This record gives sequence, C-alpha cells and structure tokens, in this order.
Amino acid sequence: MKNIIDLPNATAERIPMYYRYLKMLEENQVQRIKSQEFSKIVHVPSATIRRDFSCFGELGRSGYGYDVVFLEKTFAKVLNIERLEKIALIGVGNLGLALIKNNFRRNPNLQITIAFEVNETLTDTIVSGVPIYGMDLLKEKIKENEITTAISTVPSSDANQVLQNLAAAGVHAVLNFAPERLDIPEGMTVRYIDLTSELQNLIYLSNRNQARIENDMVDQF
Amino acid sequence: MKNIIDLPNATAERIPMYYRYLKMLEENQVQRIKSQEFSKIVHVPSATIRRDFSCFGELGRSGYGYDVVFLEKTFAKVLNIERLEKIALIGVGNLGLALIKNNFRRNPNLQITIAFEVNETLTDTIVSGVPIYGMDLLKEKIKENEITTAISTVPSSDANQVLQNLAAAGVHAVLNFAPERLDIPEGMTVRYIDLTSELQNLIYLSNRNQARIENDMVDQF
DNA sequence: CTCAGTTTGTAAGTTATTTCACATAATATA
DNA sequence: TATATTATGTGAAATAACTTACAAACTGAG
Repeated sequence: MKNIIDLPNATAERIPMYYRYLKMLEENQVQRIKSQEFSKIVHVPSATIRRDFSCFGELGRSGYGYDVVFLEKTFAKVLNIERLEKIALIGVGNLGLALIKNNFRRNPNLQITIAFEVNETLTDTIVSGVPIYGMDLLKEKIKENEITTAISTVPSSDANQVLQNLAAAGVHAVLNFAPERLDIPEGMTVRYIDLTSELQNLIYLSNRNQARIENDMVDQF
Repeated sequence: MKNIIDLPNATAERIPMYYRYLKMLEENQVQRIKSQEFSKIVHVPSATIRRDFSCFGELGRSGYGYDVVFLEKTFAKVLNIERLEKIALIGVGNLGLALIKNNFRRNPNLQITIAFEVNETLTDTIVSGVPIYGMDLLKEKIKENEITTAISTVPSSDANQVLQNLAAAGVHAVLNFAPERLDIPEGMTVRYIDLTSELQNLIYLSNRNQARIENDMVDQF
C-alpha cells in the first residue's frame, strides 16, 4: 500500500471518479465487479484500473474480481469521506447560485456552509439554507467556522485579492472558476475550472477526431 | 508545422488556455512576450511552452520572443475561432440557467443559440435571448439550425437518451455535466465536467500537499 | 556595422504513464 | 475433491510527456 505522498499523479486524479462510480454500483446493488466490466463504465483501460487499485493493496481476488462495497469503503477512507468538508463559496452570481442550490446534494460530506458576495441585495440573506455575508466578514466568518476549503466564482479582477484573504483566513484548498491565473500563496492548492476553455477544447478535439475519421477513410482505399 | 491529427494530446489540451491568455495580453496592449514571461502567467514551464508552440511552426524570434498579436492570430486559426459555433443547451436547470445568462460573453464565436428543457414552465419562453423548446423538438430544431455542438446538463438518468438523440440530429461534440458515463455513439466526442469529482479531487490533492509539507518539515531535522 | 546579450527551437536525456502479457491464485462446477 | 476457467497483480516493454542544455539566430545598444 503506497503512501498518499508518492501516489502517481495520474492515479490520484482518477480516484474521485472511481469512487463516484463505485457508489453508483453500490446503489444499484451490484456486489462484485471485474476490472474489465468497470473499464466499460469509467472508460479507463482495465490494466490501468488494476494498476491504480494495486496502489492501495491487493483489493481484488483472482478469478472473482472486486467486492464493490469493500472497494467503495477503501476509497472512502483514501478520500477521507467520513469527514464533513465545510465549504465557503465566494461570489454568488449565476454560477454561484447554481452551486448553492445544488450543493453537492448526493455527497453528504461536501457542503457549502457559508457564502460571500459584494452585491448588497444578496448580503445578509439566506439562500437554500446558506447564509450570505458581505466580503468584509470573509476572514472572520471563515475562521469562526474553521473552514479550509473554498470555491471562488468571483471575476478575474478580484480573484487574486480574494485568494490572499482566503489564505490569511486559513483556507488551503480553492476551486477557482475565474480564468485568470493566480499568484498562489505558499502551501495553498488551487484547481481551475475554466468553462470557456473546456468548451473550446471540446470543439478542437472534436474537429481533430473528425479529421482523423476522414483520414482513416482515405487510408482504406 | 504538425498536422492537427498528430498533435500530442497534452499540447492540444493546453491550446485553448494559451489562447485565452494571449487574448488577455492583447487586450492589455502587450506587444511581445518571452516564453519565460508567459510561463509565469499560464503556470507551464517555458520549455514546454516553446515545445508546444513549435508544433505550429517557428512562431518566435531568437533574442526577441513572440509577437502577441501574431501568436493570437495563429492560435485563432488553429482553434478555428473565426467560425461562429452555435451551441445547443440541453437542460435548463440552475446550472443551465447560469450558462445561458453568461453565454461565453467574452468569446463572440461561442454562442448558446437554442435550449431544450422538459419542465413546461420554461418551454416556449425566451431566456437571455435564447429560445427554450420542449424535448420533442430537439432533433428538428438542431437540424434546422445546423448545430453540431451541445452542452448537456440533464440528470444522469436521461443523459444517455439525450446523447443518442443528439447524435441522430448530427451533433458530434458534447460537453456533459452529468457524472454518468455514457455510451458514446460512433464519431462523437464527449467531454465531461464533473464538479463533484473536481471538488473531491481538490480536497484530496490539497491533503496530499499538506502531507508533503509536513513530510518536508520532518526531513529538515 | 559590430558585438555582447538574449531567446528561440530542438536533440538528447529523463521521468511518468500506459500497455502487454503471463505466472499465480482463487473460483466455480461437477 | 479435482480441474477447467477466470481474473488479479505486476514485471517488463512501450509510449508519452517533460526537462535539460545548448547551438543557432536574432536583437539592440553603442
């Protein structure tokens, strides 16, 4: 069983996705799964799956496959799922609102607990059970609630300032929806989701696929 | 200049991000940029940047760097930006609504043109200039508008059915927000955005970073 | 124009990731 | 219990991605 510290990055990236599908299988009363079957579900080659799993010990049984519940429990431990992760949301615009309303409902360990917004028509209200404060209370409230994880949907121009404040308040993990690259404070982990680039990327890769298909057509003759 | 077909995947993944920052630089009247400066902005090593760029020819000049406008134009061509990409949105819930309202405003070539939703209080209305139809009109309207790209925010249970219908309507690129893995029709390119897994991943990687930091502390003594 | 100082583009070397392929071990059936 | 079958876990090979390091090319100051 490898230490979390020297787990290959590529593997680490896939764990949450594996976990999600294992939970789905469990919900559907599936008791056992072979790496080949799982491969079809998660779209990852079975050899890669087996190698990934093997980082956490010998989880399966030859000639049988993997016990879904056991796998699910193992990854839950790896992901530290039993711990409630209180999350602060910074920026309650259209996207922020969507996040609050959804609030990772299917994952009881993930919960947006407080939110912050500059727009004064929203501050000091409660949306979907989440209290919304002004930016001036950011540090205070985050410390008070001992929150270490945040989601930022604020515009690029403010993103850096917000990040510094979050760091000062003790946050060390931020999911950031602004495309601007940030000056990341020491010890902080930031993950970007840039929907525009994702879409652009999709279109680009799709064009490439189409080109490949045409290319293969030509090769055939 | 490499053909789009055999561009390395890792490079292809970075192009839209490069493009986005080049546009920002252009907006800020920056005329030239060195790979080392750009590296600080996009958080990619300068050697990787140079290698990536070199896939598209010799774009820079020794002792000078890269001309921002020229780069931007080059990548615009690569990404086929001049073409207006009309996009269909399937599922106008909280997230869908946020997407419509934002509608990639800063990228005039990307535009959600029509949307579809089962909820009848929304069908046959217009939101932020985007007409919303019932699901029964999906094929017809998509064909009529010659749309080949779609964003799907429908729940897992319906995602597969929607995908088949989209394929039948001629769509070959889909950005999918449902976590369910799909049976991807021949010739279709699907990209997943799973916000829950992203968040879970962030927390996991952050924990790993924290563990590494502690580990380094110990090593020092 | 000259030349010291830059910065590119890439060959070669390194590291990371994926894939193959199979010995090993457990299953399942009779 | 015996045995044909199945599927894991993992060396070893292959591929992909990244990094180093530097010759060659260009700049810009004098």
